[in-house]
Amino acid sequence: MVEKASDGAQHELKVARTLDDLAALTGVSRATVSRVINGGSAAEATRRRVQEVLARTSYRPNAAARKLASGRSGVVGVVVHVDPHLLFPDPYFSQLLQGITDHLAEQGAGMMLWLGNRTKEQTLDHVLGMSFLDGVIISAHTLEDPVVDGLLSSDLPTVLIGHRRADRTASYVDIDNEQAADAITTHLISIGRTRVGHITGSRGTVAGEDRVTGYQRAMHRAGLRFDRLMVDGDFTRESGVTSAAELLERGADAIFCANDASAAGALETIRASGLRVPEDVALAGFDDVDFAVHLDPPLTTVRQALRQHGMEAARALLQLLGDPGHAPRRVLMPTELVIRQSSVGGVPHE
Amino acid sequence: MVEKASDGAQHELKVARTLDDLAALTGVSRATVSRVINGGSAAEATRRRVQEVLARTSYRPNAAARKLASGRSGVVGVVVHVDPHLLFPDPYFSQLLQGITDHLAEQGAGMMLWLGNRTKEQTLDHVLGMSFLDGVIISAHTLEDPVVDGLLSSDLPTVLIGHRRADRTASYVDIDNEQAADAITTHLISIGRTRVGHITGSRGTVAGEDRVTGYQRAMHRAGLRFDRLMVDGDFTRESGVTSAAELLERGADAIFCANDASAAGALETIRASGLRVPEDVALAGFDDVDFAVHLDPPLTTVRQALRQHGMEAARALLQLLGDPGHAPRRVLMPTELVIRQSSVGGVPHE
DNA sequence: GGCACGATTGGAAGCGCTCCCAAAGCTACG
DNA sequence: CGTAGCTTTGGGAGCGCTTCCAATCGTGCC
Repeated sequence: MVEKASDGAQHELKVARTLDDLAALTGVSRATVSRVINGGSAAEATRRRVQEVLARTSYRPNAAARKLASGRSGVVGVVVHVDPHLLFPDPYFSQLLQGITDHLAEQGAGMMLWLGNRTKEQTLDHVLGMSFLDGVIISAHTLEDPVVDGLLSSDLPTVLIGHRRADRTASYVDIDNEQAADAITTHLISIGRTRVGHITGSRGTVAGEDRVTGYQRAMHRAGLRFDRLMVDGDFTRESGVTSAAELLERGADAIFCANDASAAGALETIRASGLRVPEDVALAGFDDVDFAVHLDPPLTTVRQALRQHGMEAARALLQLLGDPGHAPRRVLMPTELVIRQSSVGGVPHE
Repeated sequence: MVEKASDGAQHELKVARTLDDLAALTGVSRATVSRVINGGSAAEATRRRVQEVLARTSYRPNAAARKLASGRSGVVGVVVHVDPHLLFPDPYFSQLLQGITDHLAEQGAGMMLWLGNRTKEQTLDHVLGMSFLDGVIISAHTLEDPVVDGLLSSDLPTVLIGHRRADRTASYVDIDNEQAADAITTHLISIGRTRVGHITGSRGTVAGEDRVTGYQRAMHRAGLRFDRLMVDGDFTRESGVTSAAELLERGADAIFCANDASAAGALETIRASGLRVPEDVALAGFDDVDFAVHLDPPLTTVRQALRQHGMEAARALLQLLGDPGHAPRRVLMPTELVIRQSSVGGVPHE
């Protein structure tokens, strides 16, 4: 712990619980001690004396009092409104959360976490009621989200993940889903496929809708029809399994799935019907989660560095807190088209 | 100040930020408003009047001020000092965390989370510095853990998960690892196996060591030798793969693995060497995580209801907070021997 | 009608900290 | 040696809430 009691009362182990204790111990005023602790101006000699006492006293400032007096606490909220039962096994969220926790921990910031244990209204209420928070990061995926609305209309600094909104002055970290979906669809077209199907993500989610738009744009530009080549999915493997069956029936020679999980499902179905990937049906996913490269054949997909997204969101929020008047931080993360054997067969890429 | 004059003004949407705002709006004192909010005594008429204002005013008490004045915040800390990269995919921790978040959310308590992003010393420091907390739950697995020590010697109410210690007056939720390991080993012996091997968990962890002890106790009681039948593992699938190879070489006719993940690894190895489970080698795990029943053959294992552990820990902590003077809460959760085809072949159990 | 006693209520003192502001101390210069 | 212009320091007023305590109000009873 702290120094051993050796010579005199001076070096005894004191417990200083408050600034006043410290003031008494050092002989300066509480205000001065506070200044030393917070890096305010103080004479070098004073500073040293206070710091020496600080060192052998195991004093910890009271965070609640700090927050009350200064408005800052060093704690941010993180809202990932997804049922915990789905959240933990999902590489998307866990990578995001890793990035957030990594950056926050590195910066010494605390974190309060809200998962989808309750309704969105309850969550919102709880978050707003938790006045310890300096700000919040929310991973929002649906187009309409009361938590996002509530947070944005509160005075709590907020950073959105995956919920870019042109019409708002919100800070966010997101990717250009539309462009990326366009790119991967165009890739499938460029290798000679004309009946490129799309298994969508959950309708009503930002990512789901934007990827649909990107897909349609690419098809349209190539002069290809797609009205009978889209099947609604919901980002799950299961939806990939069933939707792929439908697309095969309609003669698809390539399938772009809204994420890797549904692509894995689609792959199963294609295999089961005796077709080869990519010879008969080329396949592509989205996200490039861990398992994408381990599929057989490895999956062509769009890489978004999810851990980076999380870190970037945390960074954006901390910057926002450091400089409140500042304009919203809007970060558009790059994506990368990762071409593997599920679309270009022979050539071992990557 | 006294009541509002006109009836019209009465029903305007006011924003009351502080108790004083409310006091002004209702015409009673701040103290009375506080009493109404916190369920103190107040005349029925007063109570109604205040509550009516409360309803149309969207007032939220300031949590920092509350904590400072009363010492209570309704926020507890949860420490799961595991690298996030390992934590999220691991069913053990995610189920535990689910249980904790479920119960806390249900009880309206907030949660701050610390994962293994930093060193244990840093984590401890950070948790103790976070004086918002009313208490903390820590999932501790190693025999020696500075975070546990630090927490227990602080005055922060603490509940341990998986770290039963007879020599301390700590609250905990745990299982009897030794007894359960004994039981499952005895089961393997009872089906006629005499060379029962054990792939241990990480040495130095409470669960790992206690399961070793239980295994040895059972073997010893049956008059069987085990000195060449134990191989150190570390709870991973990989350690199961390699350790099993070694045990097969030494002629094991059954293997008890310290957890299901390493059992899955062991199963692979056994299969790869052309042996049958359970005919040639009976296999058992520990935990009964999701995938245990889906292995081929389904895995004999020890079920511990991990979600329940989490909920129980949360409950214990909240009780402790509600009644501080109370003796430590010590909860020993039941385990259940789940016998499936990996040990008893033909009979389809479960 | 007066009084004792319990139910309500308001005043005020903190909780531990930050930060403004003015007092004090110091330097250097005329 | 006085003073302007620094830097350093302490006093004190909050931040928004809880809670003790005493004042006030009402009630029932003699």
